Amino acid sequence: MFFTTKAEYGVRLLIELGRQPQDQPVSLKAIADAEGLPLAYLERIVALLKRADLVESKRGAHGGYHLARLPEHIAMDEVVLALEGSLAPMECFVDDRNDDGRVLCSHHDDSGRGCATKLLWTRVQVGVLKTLAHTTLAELVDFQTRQLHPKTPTPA
Amino acid sequence: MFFTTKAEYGVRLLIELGRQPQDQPVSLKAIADAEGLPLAYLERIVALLKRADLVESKRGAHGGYHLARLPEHIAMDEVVLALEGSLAPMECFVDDRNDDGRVLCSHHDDSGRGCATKLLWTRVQVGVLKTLAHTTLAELVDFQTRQLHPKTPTPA
DNA sequence: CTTATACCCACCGCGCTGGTAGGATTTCGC
DNA sequence: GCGAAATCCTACCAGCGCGGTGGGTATAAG
Repeated sequence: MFFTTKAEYGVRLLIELGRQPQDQPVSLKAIADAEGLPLAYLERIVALLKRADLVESKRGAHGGYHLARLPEHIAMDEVVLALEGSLAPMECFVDDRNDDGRVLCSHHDDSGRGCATKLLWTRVQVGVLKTLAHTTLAELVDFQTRQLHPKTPTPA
Repeated sequence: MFFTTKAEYGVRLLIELGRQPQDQPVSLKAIADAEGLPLAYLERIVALLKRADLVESKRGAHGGYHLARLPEHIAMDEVVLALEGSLAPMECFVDDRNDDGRVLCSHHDDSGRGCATKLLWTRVQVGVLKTLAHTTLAELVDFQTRQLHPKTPTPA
């Protein structure tokens, strides 16, 4: 299994926020009900998103969460990275994180012995990060909206 | 973590086989010693590779394993699939395997609710499979050989 | 002051991963 | 034929991370 439910639930949470008007906050309870997810667990997940400056919160009654930016400017690499902690394809890839979320193999002084697989895992990791980076939240919101109301056929 | 050590050890095992002359079998003991891996665990891993027709075995004294094909004709998608069982990015992707190793989301009748993430995970999965399919064992063997003997600089 | 919410932390069962143990079976060299 | 070297098979086990729960505090609206 690639990703845990943290990523799944977190992305669904963001989609839910993206479908709402941005001016007033949405409570976690509302999201949990709408998506059928456990509220207490969502709390911990949304905390990750907040720490990564992807959502903002308003406390107290009638409080809740809203996106920190427009859905068009939220790319999935940032989201998944925030939720999963890192995207290391293998144990030996230690969290020596670069600017683009890439993570490196710690066996660099092994003279290659024992880590010739490095080439393979690195290729996979970079591929995944690219795929994620090219998918925005706006796209996913749009995708779901079209699935629920299939009136307007996909415009290319 | 993307992949488990099964994939790591399995690929290293195949690389080790690819570095040897193909005419006589190599014992697991030799591979375990060369790579510093637990022999008993390797046994279970090589069984997966054999079941997938990636290696062939010869029993008895002076027996061992050898590749079932040339390294150029062993692509990593087949290898990782054999070792990890499947490449589902998320729980809901059930093992309804296609010819190309793709796996589908089981939430197809959810009217989209709860699985708008399907688009995202499918993109990632297809990307990973493509990356793996485009990497052959021969490439990895070559990579390791060049790391150990950096005389011949990379041609191109 | 009450209520609705965000926020925080400690706990817990389960399954899977990585690894071990022991034995059965096949084949080569002598 | 005997023993050694190897594949093969099955059961077992500890540790850990995931998914989930509970309880409690702080904050803001009415």
